[in-house]
Amino acid sequence: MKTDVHWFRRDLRISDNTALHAAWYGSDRLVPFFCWDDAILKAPDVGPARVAFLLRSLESLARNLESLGHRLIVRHGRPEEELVRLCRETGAKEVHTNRDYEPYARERDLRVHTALEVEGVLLKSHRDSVIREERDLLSKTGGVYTVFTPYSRAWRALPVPAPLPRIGGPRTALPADWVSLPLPSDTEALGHPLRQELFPAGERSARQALDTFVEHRVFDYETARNHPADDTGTSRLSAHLRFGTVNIRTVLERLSSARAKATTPAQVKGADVWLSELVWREFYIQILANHPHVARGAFRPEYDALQWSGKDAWFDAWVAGQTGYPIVDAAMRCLAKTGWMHNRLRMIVAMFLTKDLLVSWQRGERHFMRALVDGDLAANNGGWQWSAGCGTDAAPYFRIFNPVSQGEKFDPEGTFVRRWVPELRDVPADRIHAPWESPLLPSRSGYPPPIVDHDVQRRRCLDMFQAVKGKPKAAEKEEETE
DNA sequence: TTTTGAGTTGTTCGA
DNA sequence: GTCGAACAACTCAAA
Repeated sequence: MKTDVHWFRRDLRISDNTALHAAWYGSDRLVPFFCWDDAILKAPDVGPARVAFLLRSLESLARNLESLGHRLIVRHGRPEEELVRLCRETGAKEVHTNRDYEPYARERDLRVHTALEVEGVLLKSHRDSVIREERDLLSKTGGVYTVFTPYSRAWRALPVPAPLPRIGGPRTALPADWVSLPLPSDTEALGHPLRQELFPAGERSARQALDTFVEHRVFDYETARNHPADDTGTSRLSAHLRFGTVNIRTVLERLSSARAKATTPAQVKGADVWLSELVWREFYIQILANHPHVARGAFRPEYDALQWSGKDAWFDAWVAGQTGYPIVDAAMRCLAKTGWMHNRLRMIVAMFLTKDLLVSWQRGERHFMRALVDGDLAANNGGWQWSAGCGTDAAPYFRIFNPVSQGEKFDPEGTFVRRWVPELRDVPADRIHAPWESPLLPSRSGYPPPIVDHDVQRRRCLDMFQAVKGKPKAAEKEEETE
């Protein structure tokens, strides 16, 4: 009897799962395995929203496996040690897993591969979480793409594989006495009992979010996606794609059948714009895989020399949603409360932190990773570097969002602001994004005046960038690295 | 090899 | 109020 292990990591689902599929049909007995790596809770960039989402998704995964007559085996410890132990116990000679492209994951998988090899066990990794891996698309000169538009053209020129069929059928059950440890409780993992589910987790929620979006909303995505007050204007699939509670193949198949039903050019456009967002996801995964230094610094190293002069108190006010700029504060309070933020708002608050408050994009990046339920190194880092103007294909440094006009443009009625900044409840729409100009705002409302002046800070920001441009950096750089 | 065209998401200024 | 230009040149991708 051949026994295979499937090692779950960022693929917490039973449907359309490449490695699980391979293990299921390649063996007589399957051991579904998850390693609760203690590093998860100790990692500085992991926060409660993501831990909660992970726990809920694992519970859902365990239930779904039970419906297939299977049991998720959970162990706690270092993956290279636990997998060796598990393979000895079960007699497994193959471990299947889906590839993860982050620097930490690559290192870990190399350690696991080596440890298993000593035992005579093969670690087989599969492509699953992306359609195109980091060397799949190369420009005519043989290099990897660093500009989105040509990357996107190349991406779209190739076919997209269909989802895998459901797994099923009779299987040899696992012995009941094989140890599976309980997952940490909410109190252990989060330091407090979870009062409410912030973001619906698990495979079924992912499927519901996908269905709702492609059936009802993708057609007006092009405009709806820019309005944060519209709760269903975006897909809300980010955390599901991060943890693999849905596969990108499944998403693209549903998108493609929705697009086929479009009846107006605007509807086709909506579907295409959303596809473009999914291609952006793979673009940044590819950038991180090919240029891992972005995790530590600017994609263009000359921008590591920027002199960020923002005050700590400004950063604290940004985190707390107390900057005096309503659209920024509403967005930051929403993030703190729900673990999620609308994409348009991510750009606005990122621009504001870097270019108005003159605080390093890396501090914002770290805060987002801790706060976001969908915090993903590749996408988050790419987004922050884009906003700061130091990344691939970045916004020109002089493109600085005006927090007032952005608010007026994308939250014209102030609906979103009022939802999260109740102090401004009674300010009329035409003043809500610049309430300091409103005679109607009583000073005792408690809402702070702006902590900085946008026009002043904008000029300081341009000066800051001016200072690093055109200067020879070689001498400075050598000093820094020593 | 050289040349050419283009580049997510904007804002401000002055006519 | 509306419109076009400037912002600042630089790098990438493709022919």
